[in-house]
Amino acid sequence: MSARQPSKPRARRPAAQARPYHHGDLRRVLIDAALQLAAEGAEVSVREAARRAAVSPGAPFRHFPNRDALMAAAAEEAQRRFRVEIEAALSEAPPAGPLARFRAFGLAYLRWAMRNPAHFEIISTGRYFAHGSSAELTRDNAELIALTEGILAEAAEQGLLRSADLKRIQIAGRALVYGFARMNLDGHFPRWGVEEGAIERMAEGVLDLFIAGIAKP
Amino acid sequence: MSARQPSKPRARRPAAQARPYHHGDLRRVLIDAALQLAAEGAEVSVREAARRAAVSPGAPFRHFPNRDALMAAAAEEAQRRFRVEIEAALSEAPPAGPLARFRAFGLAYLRWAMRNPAHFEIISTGRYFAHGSSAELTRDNAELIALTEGILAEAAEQGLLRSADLKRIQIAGRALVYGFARMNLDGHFPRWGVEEGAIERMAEGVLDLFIAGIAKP
DNA sequence: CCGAAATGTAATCGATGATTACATAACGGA
DNA sequence: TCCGTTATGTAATCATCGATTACATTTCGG
Repeated sequence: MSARQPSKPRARRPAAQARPYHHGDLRRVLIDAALQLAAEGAEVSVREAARRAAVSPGAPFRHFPNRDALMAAAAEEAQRRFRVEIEAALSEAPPAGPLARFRAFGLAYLRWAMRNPAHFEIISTGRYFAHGSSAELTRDNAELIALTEGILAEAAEQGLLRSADLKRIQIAGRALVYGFARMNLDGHFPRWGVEEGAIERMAEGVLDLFIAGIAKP
Repeated sequence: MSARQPSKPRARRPAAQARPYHHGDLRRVLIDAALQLAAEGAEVSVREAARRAAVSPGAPFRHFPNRDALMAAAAEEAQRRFRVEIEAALSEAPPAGPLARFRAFGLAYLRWAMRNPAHFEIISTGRYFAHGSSAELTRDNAELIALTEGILAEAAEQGLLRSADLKRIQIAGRALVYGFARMNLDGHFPRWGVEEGAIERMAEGVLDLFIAGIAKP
């Protein structure tokens, strides 16, 4: 069984063949498989992704030079979905001032992070592929950061903040939101009651506390 | 070469043998090797740890049932060092009120996390061994959390806090400190200038901002 | 219509976690 | 002191994984 009959002159494109030799869009399917594996909490291996795409173990390397590249591509896709959701939430929210916008941003951020923990992990950790492996990811991330920091800068310009040290407030805001997301991700919330949604309500509370802490009385 | 000469009656204990057949304290050496590998940013593999201990690839499995157990033991050791340093910092600090103690705690925490990033990662992430793999680690961690939350509870009892929602403040405090540590760990601080110590000073600033935000005016 | 480029397959390699059978040292009771 | 039980390390082996190479098949443009 070293090869299927080498000289079988079958009709080209045999109409409804089980699976054509060429896959169609293997690259995309591999990325989706990688994201799905991550979401299931499983190890993401190139072979397993290939297995899910019903393709040989070497096939993925036609589309990605190595495992890192596959992970980076998966991270880019996850990041894209992340951004879409956050920007949607921001555009839906009424422009009720910078601090309200910061709250809306933080809430959308945390909600997505808590509902897609494995994807958030891939995006934020930079431990799944070589650093700087994806310029797109780096750029997207920078834009998200600029977005938050811009919101807080706006608040400062409008004289809404108590402290004059804007940089410090920006870092603290990012650390608070990121830290909350990571605490959830890293299992620091002990199954907070059976009640689902308790964590999201706590996220709101923490955001409100932060805003009350930095806002001018 | 199926076996070495089976019946070589060599002298018992050949005086000043290069390395005795038994290692002495292989378990400890393996844990140290694992921590050192992590600190070097390398993958921690059982084989590499064995290699550093100059021992066969199967030897570690006499001391740890599997890789997870080795990682868990390494995490316990790292956590022990972490606690020692934090408790030292707290006992050295004058008991100048709960908020000052919170500051001292947060600073010691962040300093250690920033100077031992790989070890902090192993401790905090729970992604390097099966969850609940180490009861000691879980207990130690719970005690550290209780320590911080106790400090803030004390502040609340003494009427030092602006908000009455203690739980919210405790979570926010933990999220802020943890988030700052993780941001550093996950490469969210773009090599903040050449100047070393800039991050630690920013850590102080963020802690002060938080305390100012929750303290009664 | 045909040849070059793209894409998938098969075979193979080195490293790793893990298990098993075996060898050797250490320890403790008779 | 001797001997056997136990602890500990070695050697050999396996399955899985990332990666590379040679080869097969399909697709597409001139």
